[in-house]
Amino acid sequence: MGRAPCCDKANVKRGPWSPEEDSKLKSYIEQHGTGGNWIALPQKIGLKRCGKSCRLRWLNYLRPNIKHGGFSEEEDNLICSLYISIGSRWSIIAAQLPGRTDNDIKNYWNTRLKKKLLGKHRKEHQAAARRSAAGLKQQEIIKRGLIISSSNSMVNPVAADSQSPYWPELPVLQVPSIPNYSSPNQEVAVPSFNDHASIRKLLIKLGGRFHSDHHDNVVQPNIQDVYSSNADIQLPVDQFPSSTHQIYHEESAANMLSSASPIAALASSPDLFAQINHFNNTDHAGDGAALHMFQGGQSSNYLLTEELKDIVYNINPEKLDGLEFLYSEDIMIMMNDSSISSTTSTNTSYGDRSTIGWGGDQMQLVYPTSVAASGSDYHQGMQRMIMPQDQCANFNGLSSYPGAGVQ
DNA sequence: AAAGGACCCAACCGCGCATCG
DNA sequence: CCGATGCGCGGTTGGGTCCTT
Repeated sequence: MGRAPCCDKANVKRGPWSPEEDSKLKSYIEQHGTGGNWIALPQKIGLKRCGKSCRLRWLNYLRPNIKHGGFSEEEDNLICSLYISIGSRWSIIAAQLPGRTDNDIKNYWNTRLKKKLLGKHRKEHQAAARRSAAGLKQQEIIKRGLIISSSNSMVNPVAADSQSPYWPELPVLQVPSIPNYSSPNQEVAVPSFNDHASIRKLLIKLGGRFHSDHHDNVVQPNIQDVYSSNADIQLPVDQFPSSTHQIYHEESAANMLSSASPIAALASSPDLFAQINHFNNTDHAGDGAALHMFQGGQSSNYLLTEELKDIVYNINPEKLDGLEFLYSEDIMIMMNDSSISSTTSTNTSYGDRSTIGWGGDQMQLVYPTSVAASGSDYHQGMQRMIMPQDQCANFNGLSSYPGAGVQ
């Protein structure tokens, strides 16, 4: 049985908005605001429209300072970079592009940008193969973020990169930057998509494959596998859990602590852990630590570093700013100032990623199960895993984390 | 000039989550 | 603790416009 419709579909107008309707909606909202209730709004102003339709019309078209069309190269680059980093979280991407709506960006991506990138990829692949065969000089490789004129690359594309014969060596582009929300006086670079690995990731996301991957020391999950939406994950072979599905869906602390768990792998990975510590030492997330670590059923240390970037650079700033941490004897739960909504919103924004945090002597994982948390019960549908102190000791750098033990 | 395919984008739809009582 | 309701999001669709043959 489906849910009840949000309005009486028989008695509401659908389809394109007339100038009169636009004018009514616009003038009302400009004078009175939305009143906090979109559903009731159309009745108030005598519009025979569904409340959701009014909301959409306002947000995507009528509200002030909306830009339509004419995406700049900088915007293209930013969209691509963010897409690599966080996928199709259009609202988050839109938040980085003033005047753009999520709908606009989504349409632009689906109708133009994606095709442009894939088209370039195919074209360049074919051209590179031809040039390679003929021993010709490499030229025009990337433009509009992906294809720009290369001044330093005269390399045979196959020889240039042993990881993928498809990709010639890429010149370095200027990376766009966005404000650092935790330190407003600084700017941070958006994860770039102008390097080989990022473009590769992007194209995999778009459905491309790199059949040579098994020749290097990287596991590239087949995109036809169970978690097809997470095809960007790369994981060093020697740290790849034997069964990620089992580990993350049986929700067993024992499994999480097993030697096959990436948690255990993390413990043996000082460099990665140092990165975590670095971010937490630089007040990106307040006096505590919270990292989104897992995505769906697959996780990896490789992904972890990317997830850090997501959290620090790309997350909605309000969500970060509101975070604070509560401690108890054995757990630490990330919360915002007034309710748990920020925490759960953060999880919401990142789909089924999870939260990892530590404080005191222990480490805790909070992660949503397949049943979403509902109501105000944060722990409902969640599983917690408390890592005992001796396990924490395995985490290189944990003991030096300044928040450890501080309540 | 006409037909039909391709493209584009505003709008719709359903779902997950937050809030409230 | 639970159900009802509203909001926001991402995916999809329908139809207008453009392009190609």
